[in-house]
Amino acid sequence: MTTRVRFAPSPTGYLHIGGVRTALFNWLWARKTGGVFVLRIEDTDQERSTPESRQVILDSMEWLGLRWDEGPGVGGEHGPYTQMERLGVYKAWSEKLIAEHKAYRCTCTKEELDAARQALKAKDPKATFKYPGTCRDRKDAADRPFVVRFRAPEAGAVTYVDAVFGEVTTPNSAQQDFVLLRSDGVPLYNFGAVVDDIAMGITLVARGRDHMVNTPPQILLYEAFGAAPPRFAHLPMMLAANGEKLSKRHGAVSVTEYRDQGYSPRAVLNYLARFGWSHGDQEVFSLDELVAAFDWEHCNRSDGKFDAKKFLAINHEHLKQPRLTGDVEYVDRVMPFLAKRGLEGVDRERVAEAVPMIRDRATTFVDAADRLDFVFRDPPVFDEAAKAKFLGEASRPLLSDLATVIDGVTTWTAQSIEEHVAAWLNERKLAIKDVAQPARVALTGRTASPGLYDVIAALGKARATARLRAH
RNA sequence: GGCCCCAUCGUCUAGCGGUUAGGACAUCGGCCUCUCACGUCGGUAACACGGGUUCAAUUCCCGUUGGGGUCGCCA
Repeated sequence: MTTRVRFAPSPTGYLHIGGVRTALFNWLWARKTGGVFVLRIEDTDQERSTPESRQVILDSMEWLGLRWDEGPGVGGEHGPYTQMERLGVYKAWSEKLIAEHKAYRCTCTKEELDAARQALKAKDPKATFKYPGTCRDRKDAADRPFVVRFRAPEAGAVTYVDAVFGEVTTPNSAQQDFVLLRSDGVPLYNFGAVVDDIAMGITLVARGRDHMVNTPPQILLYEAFGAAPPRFAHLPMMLAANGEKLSKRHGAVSVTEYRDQGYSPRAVLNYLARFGWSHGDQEVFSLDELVAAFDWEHCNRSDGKFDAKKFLAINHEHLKQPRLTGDVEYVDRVMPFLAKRGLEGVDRERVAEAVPMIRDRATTFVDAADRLDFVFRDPPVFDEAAKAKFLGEASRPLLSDLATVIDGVTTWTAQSIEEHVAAWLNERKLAIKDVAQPARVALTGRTASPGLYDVIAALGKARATARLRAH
């Protein structure tokens, strides 16, 4: 049987980094097993769902390279893949359950229930309100609005074997007659998810541990439908550094933010994959390596804390290694960030030539654009403090002479430039230390830059000498 | 509180009865060096606690403590 997994976000905001991890683990399992990755939009919360959010999620998935085999845009045999377009399905399935007395219509109003819940909480704030089953055996035809409730068993227990956590048993006494369909016919999470997972032939459900509590009632639904439950795999939670639930107030949490900060999509996936999963001592993975190595056995069970520094370090590693970020891709990704700084229409070839000198240094593509800036901007942006310290009367003759030496270089390579400069230094009894910093500031505007000869080579003879003579 | 889950360096983790408890990030120091990086060498740093089981527990079992999830006509 082919593996069929799904990622089912609700379009109520941006794509959260924790959601990406869920999507990734599902995607990896699909790719690894030659299975199918389904994307399903769970937009049944009409209060919060928006088309914009749906688009952001789709775009984020595209950017990450997590392509779906079935779902919005690509279609598939089990569509539609948006829940609000499947209301007829839920209605039919709920009626089947009602006909079999496995579910029933409940005319209790939200107000009544809320009042009862409030009253209970007033007495004991930690008490659990359970629907008392008022409408369980109501015989009169409901002409009032109703919700459909599941007739939950009161005895027994649900046991399943989680791919990550192992055997989990929950007594049915912890369940209650939960709502399947709202009075407006829109399904609630547990019902919509189970109906769709059955209809779409999902064989494994991987999701965050916060959903673990939904698994027993969902399994009860599978049983009510006479369907075999899929495998379940729950992932430990990714918390903020302080142990709180990871949210916007802890820093960047949406995919688009990381994209805009110049992260490599594969570095994002790499960091996320290694969060809660391991493969011996390996920290850095290409996408192919991830697919090949991924398994549920090495998924961790304990929650973890998001580490922005390690994330950055992984990204840095991906930017350094050509095997992880090819030269062409590197240029493709850094160009937009150069444009964002006003350096539009710079020559691709020149960017490609300059990238090698900053590859080891740049931690993000934003950082790379910053380090490349001086190559394309005339004059470069000057650090005033550096200018005051290194440029002036004292350095003028030296830089002027250096410009002359560089004018004499015939073979325009960093190595040849270095040889000419070295000969001049030797002749003048000077040390490179004496000229490097003034020259660096004149050429790049800063005290920190790639190697001096690489800088000169990247600028070209005319611009390098002009910059040296400008001070 | 009910139900469920978890527990190795600051952080992410390896470990699946016998290890000097390993790696990565972070951090501290050395080397390299025209600056900044990169690279490289090394240091500090962990099995929550208490009982069992066993010749032997970080590893298996129980408990304690501590964390987390969830208790909606949200997902």
